[in-house]
Amino acid sequence: MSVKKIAKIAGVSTATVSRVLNGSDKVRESTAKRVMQVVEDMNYRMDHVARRMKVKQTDSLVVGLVITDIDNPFFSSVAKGVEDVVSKNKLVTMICNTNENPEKERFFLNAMLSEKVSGAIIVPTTGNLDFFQDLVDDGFPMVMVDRKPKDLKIDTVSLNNKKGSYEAVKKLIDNGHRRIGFVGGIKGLSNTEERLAGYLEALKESGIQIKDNLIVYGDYVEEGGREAIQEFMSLKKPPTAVFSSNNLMTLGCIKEIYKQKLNIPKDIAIIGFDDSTWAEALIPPLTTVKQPGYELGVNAAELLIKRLKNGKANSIDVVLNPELIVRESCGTKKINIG
Amino acid sequence: MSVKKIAKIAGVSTATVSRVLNGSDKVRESTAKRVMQVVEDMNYRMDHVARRMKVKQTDSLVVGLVITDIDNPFFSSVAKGVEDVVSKNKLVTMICNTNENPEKERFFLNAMLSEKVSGAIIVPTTGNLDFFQDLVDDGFPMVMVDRKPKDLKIDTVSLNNKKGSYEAVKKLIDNGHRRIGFVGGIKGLSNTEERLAGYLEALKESGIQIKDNLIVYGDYVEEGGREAIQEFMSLKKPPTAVFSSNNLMTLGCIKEIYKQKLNIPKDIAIIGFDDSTWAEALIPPLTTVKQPGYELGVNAAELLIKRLKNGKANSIDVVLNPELIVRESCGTKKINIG
DNA sequence: TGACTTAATGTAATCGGTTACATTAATTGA
DNA sequence: TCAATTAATGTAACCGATTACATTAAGTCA
Repeated sequence: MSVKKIAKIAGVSTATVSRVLNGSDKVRESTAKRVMQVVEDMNYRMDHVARRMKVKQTDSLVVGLVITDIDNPFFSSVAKGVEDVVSKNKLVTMICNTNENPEKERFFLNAMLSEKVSGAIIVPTTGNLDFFQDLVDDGFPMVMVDRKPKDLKIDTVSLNNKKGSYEAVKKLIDNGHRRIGFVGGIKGLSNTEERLAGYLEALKESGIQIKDNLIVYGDYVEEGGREAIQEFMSLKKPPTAVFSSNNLMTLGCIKEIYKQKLNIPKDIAIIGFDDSTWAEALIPPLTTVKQPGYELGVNAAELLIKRLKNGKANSIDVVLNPELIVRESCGTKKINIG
Repeated sequence: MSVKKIAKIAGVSTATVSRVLNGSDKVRESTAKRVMQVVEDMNYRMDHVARRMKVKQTDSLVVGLVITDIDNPFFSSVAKGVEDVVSKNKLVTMICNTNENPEKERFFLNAMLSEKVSGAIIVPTTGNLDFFQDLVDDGFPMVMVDRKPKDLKIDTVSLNNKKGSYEAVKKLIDNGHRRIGFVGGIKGLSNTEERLAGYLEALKESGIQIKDNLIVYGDYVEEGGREAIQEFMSLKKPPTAVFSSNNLMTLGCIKEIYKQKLNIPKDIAIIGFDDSTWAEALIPPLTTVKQPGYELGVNAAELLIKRLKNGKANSIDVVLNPELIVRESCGTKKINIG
């Protein structure tokens, strides 16, 4: 069914049909009704794709969202936040999953551009930063979320990661720990660096010496957490507490700790990054730095939609604050451990 | 940048540019190189949207995925499965989230059709079944996943829910339980009904009388699980075991059980539906019916892609089998409880 | 070399809409 | 009632690609 056919059946011109469909121009009441009747009868559905060819100012209905791991609850809550805002604006979200692979990321972005999405929200890998900057400079609306690559003039929505990890580590120190292991994510990502920075600052502030063998990277995956604990426990002086910088690695840590028959928090205290719905169902309930994933998504989507409407302007950085949710896995205050 | 401009700059016709771009027809080596050079220099990116207007047999790069709760790990693993297969086929996935709202569902489907997605995978609500059938009859490729509405001639990929819940309940019975609470999902959905059926069959088979007050519906949300436990515990003869038919409700159950200072499995045994990455980190580790969410997604996507290539054929139902992952939350064999 | 075949390229219609401009119908006013 | 004005509708070009068909250039062979 096309406008042409509708026009023929209704006995009017394509222009009239188009006018009726868009409701803008003046059409006689009776004509409009007749056309609408045909539209209904024929079950006509407009081809937005064709429409957009002509109407350039009308953007596509689609907003892109590129994330790195849809299966990670943190990102799925980001996605939900984005989706809620986007659909509230009568748009739809096209989600792609990169698995931290820059090539997939680039492929997806190109596909989205080919498909003429109106803008994109992206959790960037480290691989395509120049490409992104070019796109934005070309006028493609884009917002980065969770990660904040340096030296880019692109809107970002991120968390104050340093503050989050600082507070977590501070808490452990306050509870008497002085050998604290740090399980980092993917090297080179802003959030990894920032979380490390918070850890270092907390230690430094308390005059605790930084030991390289207490700093381990687990690539943000569960297995990485397991390995980190194995590594820590094989030290002659293992840490008495661990700060793990994302939820999957934390889960890996906990499982490994159980496996080694160690007690939380007596043998080893733990604080994780990312609060999850199951964190309080663990025994002992897990102390976490709560990242407002949903809000990150909401903010990113709102920023993007603002950009879609207002076009260019200087780039903006939105920084949300984390919250330390204290539960029992980090132990309680005491003096002189280990 | 358009084909026209490229043609002008390269000093050839649009037809030649198109031929070079598509690599199909014969173009002189030297001409092709010259055109490609301009394409590179000008940073030209083809407008697939325009292309599709003409090339009808070439489907869009986009496959739609409509799920009901992107934030539920089960669905996000389904999404991941779909996404992996789709992107392996050099396509992209457009995900929409309905929150179980049929109106949003319909809106999204229409948007996808307008955007000319090549087909869709959907976790259907109960609200738009006729609409779906119409679409499929009109030749729109569609696969339903997780839920299997009756009387539709549409491909489905689902779980043998009845078997899953039968085995879980059977396990509880084998362990000596005779008062077993059932926490159901959303009434009217096929999976809810099937899970109930498995529960009923297991009881019947063991000659256990079915009690209506041990059957409660929690709408697949965490709060529903909490309320179910509250309701059960307020009975004069509370159940000694609970089977909860999805992960969120299970989490709610567990939290409420802890809150009431009850012991799992001594005071109350529990088996959940959906295995989650955190299930084995709970204490005691949670016995679950493992739904292969990822595989459901993979199968759905493969089925859809087959449809995209081969067109119409009789509809197919793929049924995957669940697996009971026995951990400690369901207790162990003993005789004559309660 | 020139007639004929084949390879390379160009021209213009087309997909399904929108819209500037042209045209026709209805309304107004004296 | 009829010219002038305005409202309603129609005609045709256009968006950015593809492609059937037409045309021109390059080979081939006697």
